[in-house]
Amino acid sequence: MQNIENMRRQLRSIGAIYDWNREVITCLPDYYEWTQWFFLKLYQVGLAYRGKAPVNWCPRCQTVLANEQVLAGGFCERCGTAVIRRDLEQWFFRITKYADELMQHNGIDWPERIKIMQRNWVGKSEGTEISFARAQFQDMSDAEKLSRPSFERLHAGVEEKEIRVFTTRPDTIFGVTFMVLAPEHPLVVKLTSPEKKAEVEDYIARSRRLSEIERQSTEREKDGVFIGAYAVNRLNGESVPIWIADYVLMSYGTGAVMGVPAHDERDFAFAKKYHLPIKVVIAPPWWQGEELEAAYTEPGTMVNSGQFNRFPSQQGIEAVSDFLQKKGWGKRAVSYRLRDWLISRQRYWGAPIPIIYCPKCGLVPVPEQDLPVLLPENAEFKPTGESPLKYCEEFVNTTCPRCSSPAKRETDTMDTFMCSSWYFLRYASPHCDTAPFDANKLKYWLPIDLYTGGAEHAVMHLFYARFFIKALRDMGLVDFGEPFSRLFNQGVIIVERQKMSKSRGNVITPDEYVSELGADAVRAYLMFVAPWEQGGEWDDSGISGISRWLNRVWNLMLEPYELNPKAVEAKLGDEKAHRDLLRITHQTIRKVTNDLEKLRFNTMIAALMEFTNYLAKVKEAEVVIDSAWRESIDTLLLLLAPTAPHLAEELWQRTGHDYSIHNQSWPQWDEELAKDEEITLVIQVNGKLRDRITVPVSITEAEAKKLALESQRVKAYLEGKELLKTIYVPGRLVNLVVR
RNA sequence: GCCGGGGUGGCGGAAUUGGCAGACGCAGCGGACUUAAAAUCCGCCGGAGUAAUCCUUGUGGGUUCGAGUCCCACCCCCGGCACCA
Repeated sequence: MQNIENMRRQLRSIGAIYDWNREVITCLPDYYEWTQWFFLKLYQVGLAYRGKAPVNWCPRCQTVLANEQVLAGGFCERCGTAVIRRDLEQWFFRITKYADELMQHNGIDWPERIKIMQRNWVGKSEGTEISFARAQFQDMSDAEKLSRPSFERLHAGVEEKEIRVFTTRPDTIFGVTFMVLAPEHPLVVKLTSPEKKAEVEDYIARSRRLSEIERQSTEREKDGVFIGAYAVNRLNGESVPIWIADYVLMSYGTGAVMGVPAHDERDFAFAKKYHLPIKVVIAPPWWQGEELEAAYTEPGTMVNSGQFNRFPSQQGIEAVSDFLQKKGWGKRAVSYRLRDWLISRQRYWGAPIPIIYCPKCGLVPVPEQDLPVLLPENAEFKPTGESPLKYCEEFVNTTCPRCSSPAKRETDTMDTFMCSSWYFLRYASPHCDTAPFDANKLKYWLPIDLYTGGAEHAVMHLFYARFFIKALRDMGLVDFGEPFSRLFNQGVIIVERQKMSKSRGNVITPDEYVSELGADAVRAYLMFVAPWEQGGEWDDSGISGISRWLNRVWNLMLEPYELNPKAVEAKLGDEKAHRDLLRITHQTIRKVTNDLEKLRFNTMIAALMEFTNYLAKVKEAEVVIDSAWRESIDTLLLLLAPTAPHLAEELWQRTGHDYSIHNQSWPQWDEELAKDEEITLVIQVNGKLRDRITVPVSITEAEAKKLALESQRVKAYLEGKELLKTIYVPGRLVNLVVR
């Protein structure tokens, strides 16, 4: 709560404007009650389920983590400790049900790279699932084969008569010379021959001991063990040995692959190591029948493939799949890299999962009217490796809502990303106490027009929130499927080669800068140093420039403007000064408005600085009448208000206006007034700049060319040359091509 | 390895998307004011050259009247994914 207070103070100190009435605090019961309510809704429609799976466990945080929260190389997102794999019974959200939709970003304006990251994270690949017969079951009838359950059922009721693999390259099936199962594959135990049993068990034990980082390292040499059994490639009747190897992942596809060493790099390395045959079935364009030095993974022409010889790979993939499908030996299938979202946490912080375990009724959801399930105040934090809730008797012990017999509460809490998956809905009606949100208010406010946040949330918060909203939409709770219509990533500030962040403790607080130079200077400097989406190394050396600029603005407005009487006499007939001032004012409004909409704050401020410098010259010249002057400085203040709200407000009042500048409407520009009267026309000879001339915008092509040829500087370059061509770009240049 | 995004003065960065490279600012240099300093103001500020002029957007090629911008090859930096069959 102190953190929150400190953040509030800092946000206020830099002049950030929020409607504090709408503040929500996700760790308080009046919020997490509704997080739990959503959990129950997801449970009701089967999107929340409890299951046993190998999960990521952080030994330091003493909790499990979702895949998205494990950093590259297998480190905990919060504390950086290497995670390990554990088989645990945990709660999941069925995010995979939305895999296809999460890859689409229809009708939303998001940075391309975020969309790509999300698509890659889902990792859809279309291929074919192929059944290999076990050697002694190859006589199975077609009818029997067709009735086989698909691979979802494979893991539950182990089938011994076949081995299913997933491949994106069915065109290489005649090149299969071995099979590889993941060590955890349920068939391994059943298939292993008695004489290989010890060796196989030893290998399984060894791969279990490996940390996830070691196991997933691509550097490591692939190894494996022959299990003493064979599988039959139904297309050519060949028997191939079955191996286990930990480069095959149980969690992807069917947990088994066909080994095609000639056309897969991993299989190639494996075959070389264990002297397994390498059979070329896709001919590279240059191929003369020689042995391959490395796996050929590109498309080619099918050879040694029976009836499919001479098919190009692409066609072969289709033809082989069709054939397998017709025979009942396989079917087209889609695999995703994405796994279900593991939401259980063994931390105290987080909303308790509202589930009760009753010895009679089994798993019972907490009835809605009993929410919230409160976190106990008196939980003890012990280094036991288990949630503190587990030892909190008064929390754990309860009665079954159905049969009233003594029962136990679930002690896992929810991933905090669950809280952040819907907080923006709560903003629409933050005090609603009968529902998570008021549906009418939601209609008005949502979806969010512009969401800014860091790119590091691409496959975490931003991904979860999209899933969450889609699930709510399908339950009829909201009428839109995308939470954030436009997404903008602000850059990350780097300090001492590390990202500035709370967890790294290298945060440079705005406080000292604010007290020294003022909030406006700090804000403006952050906007000015770099493109907003870029971030960069923190460097305060340029902040003085901003400070000086704001001081110039101050002096410009407060030192009285006086029209020089002599200048009036001499120049009042000179309307040009006024037209110029008006034009530049309107050009500045246009530039600042457009930049602001695109969140290009750095160039917006550059434009404001240029305008300030120009106004200083105007003031020096003392030739424009007072009303024109006033109008221009008012415009500058209005344009400056979002950047330097305090200064703009102060000057607004000191220049005789009423409170508040922040309630004024944004200045509009007039395209006519913003039009240039004169332009600089560039004159090139053979594409090289030779002269510039100032001409009226209305100049015709003929006039421009005439002026170009008359230029003294240009004439020297045309001497004795033949003019071949003249290029005229209106408003830009004349290019004389000579030889 | 694969997929993104980049490489522009001493520095942060501009450049209407193929048309004046270096806007705006920092740092630096020179000057004014001042007893002096700070602050402020004025001027200069990519490189070479006395100059005219030439060179210059990671490197090398190409397309074009014209390339920082488009195409091909390569080098380097950052981010993401990584035994995903």
